[in-house]
Amino acid sequence: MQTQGASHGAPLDLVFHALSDATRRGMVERLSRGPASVSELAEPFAMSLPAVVQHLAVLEASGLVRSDKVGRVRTCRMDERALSAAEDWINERKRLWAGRLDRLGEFLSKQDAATKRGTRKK
Amino acid sequence: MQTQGASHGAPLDLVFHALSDATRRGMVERLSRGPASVSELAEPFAMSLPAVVQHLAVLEASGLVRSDKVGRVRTCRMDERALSAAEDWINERKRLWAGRLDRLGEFLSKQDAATKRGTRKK
DNA sequence: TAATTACTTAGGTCTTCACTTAAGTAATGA
DNA sequence: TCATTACTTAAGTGAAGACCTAAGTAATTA
Repeated sequence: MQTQGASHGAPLDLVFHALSDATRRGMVERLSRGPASVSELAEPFAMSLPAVVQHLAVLEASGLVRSDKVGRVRTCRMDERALSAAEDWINERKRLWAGRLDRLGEFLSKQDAATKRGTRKK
Repeated sequence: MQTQGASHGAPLDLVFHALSDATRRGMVERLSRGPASVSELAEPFAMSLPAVVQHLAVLEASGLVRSDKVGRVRTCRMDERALSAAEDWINERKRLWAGRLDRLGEFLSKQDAATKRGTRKK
């Protein structure tokens, strides 16, 4: 239906959805300072461990975070590529928006004409 | 609890949530090329008009889009500031992630020690 | 003035989300 | 070996999302 253009697997839907929750953004903030275990990640939040692990699953599904387990400890780290994919999409929109001025004059004359018809009835 | 830092009212939750849906991103793509009416915005999607208007409401709540009505036509336009707020947050995480190397050596020695204990039992 | 157009409003449904508690299980430490 | 620690799994709940149809309303056009 629509072009997706995800750079390497994780669609933008998942990345933006992952970032739409403050808890998950908090986790990304923490991980952007360096890797952490699940318990370390959970510590700042007043929430059950399973809840934190569910957030983590969302982050992993989006590609923002990866993790592996050594012994009984799962260590999580950020993968900045998913973040870049989101940023790239945003930048492309801003770039097009910056070029929109080409069409602004055209739009304004339409608006003006419409307004005139609306207020003065020709 | 967490610092929000939204530039002018719309929290990042709303911006990222708005961008997490392909239909809404499609609308933003369209609007980044210039303003459009509700019907113009709805045209590419196989969806009822009310559904489109609900997506629009989400976009407006996030600050990504503004609209005003002249006569019976509502014209929508993008507000790039909300997009910049999202981009800023992403950039800050990437910046910190880039600086994380300071802590990498430290982390690796911990990992190494843990692995040794795990596989060889001291 | 009557039809058409461009939305709006008001329900309703089915799914996904963000949690919870209660049990697990598998590694470690004493 | 036995308790602890560090998660995991399972099941459930209440709220939010993403649609829909049907029925307005207000502005234009014929």
